[in-house]
Amino acid sequence: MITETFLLTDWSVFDIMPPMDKKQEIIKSALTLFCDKGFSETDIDSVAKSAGVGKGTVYLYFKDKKDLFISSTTYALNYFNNDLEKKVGEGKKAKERLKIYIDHSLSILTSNKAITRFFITEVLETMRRCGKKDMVVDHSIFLKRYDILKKILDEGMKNKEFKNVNRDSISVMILGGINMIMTKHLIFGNKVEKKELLEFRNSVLEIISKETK
Amino acid sequence: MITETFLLTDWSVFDIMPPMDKKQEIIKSALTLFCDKGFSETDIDSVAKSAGVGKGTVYLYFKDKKDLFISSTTYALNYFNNDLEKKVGEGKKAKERLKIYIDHSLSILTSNKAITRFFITEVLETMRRCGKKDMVVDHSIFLKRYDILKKILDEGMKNKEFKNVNRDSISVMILGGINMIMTKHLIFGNKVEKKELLEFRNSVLEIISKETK
Amino acid sequence: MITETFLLTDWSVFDIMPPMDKKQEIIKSALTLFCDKGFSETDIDSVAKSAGVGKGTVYLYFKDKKDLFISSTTYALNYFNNDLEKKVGEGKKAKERLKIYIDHSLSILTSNKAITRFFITEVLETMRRCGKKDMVVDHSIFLKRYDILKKILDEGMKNKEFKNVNRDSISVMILGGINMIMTKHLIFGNKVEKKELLEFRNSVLEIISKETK
Amino acid sequence: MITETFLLTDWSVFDIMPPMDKKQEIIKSALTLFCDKGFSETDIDSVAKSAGVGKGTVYLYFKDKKDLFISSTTYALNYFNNDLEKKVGEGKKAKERLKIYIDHSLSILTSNKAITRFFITEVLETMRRCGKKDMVVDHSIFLKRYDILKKILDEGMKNKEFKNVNRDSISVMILGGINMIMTKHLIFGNKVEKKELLEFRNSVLEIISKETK
DNA sequence: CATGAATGAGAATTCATTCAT
DNA sequence: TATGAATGAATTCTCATTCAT
Repeated sequence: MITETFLLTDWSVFDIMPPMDKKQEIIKSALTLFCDKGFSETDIDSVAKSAGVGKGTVYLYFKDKKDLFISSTTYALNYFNNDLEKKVGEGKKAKERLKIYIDHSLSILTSNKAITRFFITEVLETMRRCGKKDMVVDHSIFLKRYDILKKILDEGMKNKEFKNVNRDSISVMILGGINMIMTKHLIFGNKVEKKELLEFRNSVLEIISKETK
Repeated sequence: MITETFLLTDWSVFDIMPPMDKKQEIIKSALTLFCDKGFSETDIDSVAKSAGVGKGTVYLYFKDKKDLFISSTTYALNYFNNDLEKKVGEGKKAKERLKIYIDHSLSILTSNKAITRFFITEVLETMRRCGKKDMVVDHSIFLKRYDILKKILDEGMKNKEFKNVNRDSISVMILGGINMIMTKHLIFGNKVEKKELLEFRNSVLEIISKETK
Repeated sequence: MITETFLLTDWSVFDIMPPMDKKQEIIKSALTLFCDKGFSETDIDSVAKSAGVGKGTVYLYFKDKKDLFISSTTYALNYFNNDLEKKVGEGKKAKERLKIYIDHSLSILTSNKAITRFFITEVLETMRRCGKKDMVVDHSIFLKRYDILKKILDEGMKNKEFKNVNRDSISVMILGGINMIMTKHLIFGNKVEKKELLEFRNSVLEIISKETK
Repeated sequence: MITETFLLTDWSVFDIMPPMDKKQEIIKSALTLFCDKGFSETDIDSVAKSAGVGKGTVYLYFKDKKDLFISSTTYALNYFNNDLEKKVGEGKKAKERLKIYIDHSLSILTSNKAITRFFITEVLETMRRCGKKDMVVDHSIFLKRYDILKKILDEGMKNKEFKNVNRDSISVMILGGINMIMTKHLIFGNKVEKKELLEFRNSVLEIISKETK
């Protein structure tokens, strides 16, 4: 049941988000810029301008630059996690769910470099920069993607769809593999070959699937 | 032949490097600080002081801060790659080499958080920050770790030690898994459990080894 | 007739003022904050909040921050001057009036540092800041305390209660002495010793009293 | 021995100070501007420009604006105190010394409003602003003028030049009187009448002198 | 080669004031 | 009247980079 179709979701995400109020508008602009230029090289003035508000308005909603960063990051990760969970939920069996999980995660690659980079590095920066002093970050956001994956694996093993594998190691390899593919593309900037993504996903499925030989 | 021993290399690396000349000294200091505080939050003055030279001297050897960053990063990555290659070369058979490869890579975790973070994020930052304008980075450094791994896999498959797997997908999963474990520890800052590392390595070996029993 | 009693008036003043309308409420809050933190470090938002009104409301009653400052200052000084005059009026003879004058003035010390500081410096600041451009301050407020004192001295000299002294110089010394005692306590923040205040007042009375014994 | 001459020292002080190095230059400019506009309304950029140095240079010598303020103030007060002490030392007898003390102190009035105001208010501001957190101010500077005065009084009483008075109260009155005269002139900005200064000084001498009737 | 004093462009942050409701 | 969201001018402070010695 290894298919050749690869679901590509459109992730030009920050524009999808509904522009409800000024705060949302600022978060959207902040995300775009933080993605594009990183924390240090993004200045509040640009965020404000891009959001179409005054510089002072940013400080009306966020204590300081760090706060803006954490808030944006948290917002985006929640957004993605929820999306992922919803999509995965549409799969009927574990194997299909895992397929969706991988495809959906990798589809970030088709949006733009900035978002890819954001997912890989900026999130870590969040932790470092903010885990330090006065900021508290909700670590659970970062575990969410793990949890979704582990649940699929557990289910698949119970259903005898999957081999009996070390759930933790395998999930680390799957999630890590996804990240690594993104990293590679980020670094080398070459076109994303559907073939590579397919091979990866199929390899994963092959590895854990009970050989229905 | 799945062993329970896990080779832990000491990676208090930057001090190992032989302090040959002033340039080396500056690179060493730069690495330590970039690891610790990231690019933006590291200032040239600290680097100079820590290296025991004048601020102006830094500019004698490096065009600007970016140049210092690239040079240090490149230096460190080469250093690690060479080390990894040498260590791996000591393994007799593919399976043993793969074991060494994984153990050695993960042993970075036992040195310190800063170095781990450096390996995961800073390298990507290098690309972004420097791929932009005037700087050219030698991408091959980042491929080196791949190449070493792929060579092992190819060899193992030729020797019939390993199953016939998709080499690219598997290497992405292994390297990605290693990174992911490091990332997890970086984010949650919990103690590194030898057990987890062992399980990961053994899972990998199990997956690609021919005799599943 | 040099007594050992020292009249201590309670100067937790700004709360005594009757909270008639919103404008009064704002003045009261402004005074408290200007006293406590000075002009520059007091922000309109705090004043509004502390007065229980909206920020815009402040601008309904006062042209700008300067105006608020002048108005509050003027209000407070008038308030104190009137109080002083009333109290002094209760004395029967010049010597007693002088005693009341000094005691009452010094009793500000027993209220709190902020008010003391206000009386010594902020008033001068008012002049400087406002004598500049668009604001006109009624200087007569500052002369009032002088006038009250001089009247007592004149009366005392006419009555032969006091020696024939240079009225201007003596009043400068008395008023200046009072200020200086306050200043000292402000700077060194030590407890106000009743003894010191008594000695000062008695010295003054001794100097100008006819019967030195 | 009440003379009609009044010694007027030239206090265009900040220009007298020898322009030794950049730090001195900055202190001089800072003093002039702080005097003129107060702490809050003086901005570092102006100080730098007026001192003929770059903005960054100010921060090379002073931790921050507060530090610059304290340093300048301390410098100026020491400067004045030393000058006063030297001048007073030239007087042969207590009465003459006291005369010099008063004349010299009041001669600040002949310089300019800014310096006068500085002596009266800014010093207090120093205390408030800086006695707060991280700054330590040497209170002894503020006691110096008292000490010089008290020493004169003690000496005079021992010599039987002066009556036996309450030294503390009298010194408070003298110093306070001097300040009050300055304050008055500061507020009303009228011309300084030599007559007034003379009367004040002579009144003081009269009060404490043994009637050599 | 080495140095570190000097610089000023640039960034974060504050807050008086306005104005639509 | 009363409000408080929105604003941007103004200010403090940092730090990469230069250059005279």
